[in-house]
Amino acid sequence: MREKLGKMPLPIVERLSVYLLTLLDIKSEGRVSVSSLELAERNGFSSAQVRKDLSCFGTFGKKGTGYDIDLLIEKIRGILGLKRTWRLALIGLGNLGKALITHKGFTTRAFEFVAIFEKKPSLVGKQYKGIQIYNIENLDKIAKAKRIEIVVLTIPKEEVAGVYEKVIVAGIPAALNFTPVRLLSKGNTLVKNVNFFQNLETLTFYLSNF
Amino acid sequence: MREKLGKMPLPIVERLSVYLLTLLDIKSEGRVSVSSLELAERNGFSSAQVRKDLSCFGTFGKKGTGYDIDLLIEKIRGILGLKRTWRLALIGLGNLGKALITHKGFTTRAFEFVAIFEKKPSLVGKQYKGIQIYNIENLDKIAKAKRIEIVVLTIPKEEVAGVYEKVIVAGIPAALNFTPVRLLSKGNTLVKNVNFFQNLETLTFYLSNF
DNA sequence: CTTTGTGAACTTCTTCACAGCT
DNA sequence: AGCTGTGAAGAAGTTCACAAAG
Repeated sequence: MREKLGKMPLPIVERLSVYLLTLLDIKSEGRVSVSSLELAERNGFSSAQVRKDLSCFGTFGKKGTGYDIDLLIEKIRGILGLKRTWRLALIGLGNLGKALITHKGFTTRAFEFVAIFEKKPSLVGKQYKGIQIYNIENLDKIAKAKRIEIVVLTIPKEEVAGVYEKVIVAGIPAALNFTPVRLLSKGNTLVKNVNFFQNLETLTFYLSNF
Repeated sequence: MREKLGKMPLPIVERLSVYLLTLLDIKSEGRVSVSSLELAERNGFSSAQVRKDLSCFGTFGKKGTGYDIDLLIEKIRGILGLKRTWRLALIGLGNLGKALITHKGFTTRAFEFVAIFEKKPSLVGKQYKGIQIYNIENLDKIAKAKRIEIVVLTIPKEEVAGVYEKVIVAGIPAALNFTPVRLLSKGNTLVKNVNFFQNLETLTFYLSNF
């Protein structure tokens, strides 16, 4: 069993998230155990990969039987830090921001929006879906008061640099970046970039070259 | 120089997309050439990586000077298949679907929505932002008539399996999947999964383990 | 002097294959 | 017999380091 969780390779962590989704799915079918082979085939991995990934965190399986679904769900939720609710703030209440705020997935999972930041003066001081809208200039103060852990960036290209600087100064632990500007982790802020166009372009690359 | 574009590793293709964005950015600053080192540092890669990636597709640089920005932009656009417009269809006109349809990035890039499919009978036959809304039952017929190349899936969990089956039967070349159900490429359809929660969960994993 | 392009070295990730438990 | 956990082997991806070119 591998140590040093903080240095765990990203591919393994990403697959853990996939396993969790699959386990919840299988559980909803009323099943109680599952083999590494099934977990693998449902997701296009190899069974050895599934076993090796899980073995990084402990020995959860039973030889001859496979993995107890409830147990494994709880273990993975623990590993991924999903046994508590995470406090998010949306920065940028455009169409995408609104879609994310109203997305059911956040609430049914372990994520809760506790604040919205928006530049447009007419929105500041109001609420959207019951969440208070603040001026981005107060990010530092509000982040501390509201104990914001992750900011979700859905602002236009032009505003990204300035806003990211404020996020770093505020010392917010993490950012999920939906803008088309790629950000690098800096200071104490861990960044994850989500780029639709990059995804589309990998598709057009492979479509073009077959 | 490496051959077999269709077998090019995904990480390289993804970085190409990043280089393109960076080049457009640098170009907008009025510059005409750039070194592999700068391209690397702006994105958190190594300069050797940049050079090796680009060398898979040809020799575009000038020793001592670096890369001509305009030339490299055109080369990468060519490699990624972005010299023409791609015909997209949205399946599922919920909040996320609407946000994507109105997202400026699609039109300013090489992507165009030519159809919308929606289950809700009250919407079928109408238009949204000038794009015709169709019944999903007609996917096969409309896909052919409209020459749809990529479908963007923004439907609820429950509908994914059924809709994906129709996409495969229609032989649509690619799907960008925003649903929480992971899909595997099948038939002639290439799938790219986009999962916000997976991204959030990688953040919570690292936040939890430091 | 600067910077590319690229084999060789290295590191990381994945699969193989099998001992060992149920 | 069925399936896990894992060391060893193999594949893939990254960096090193330097000859060659402007």
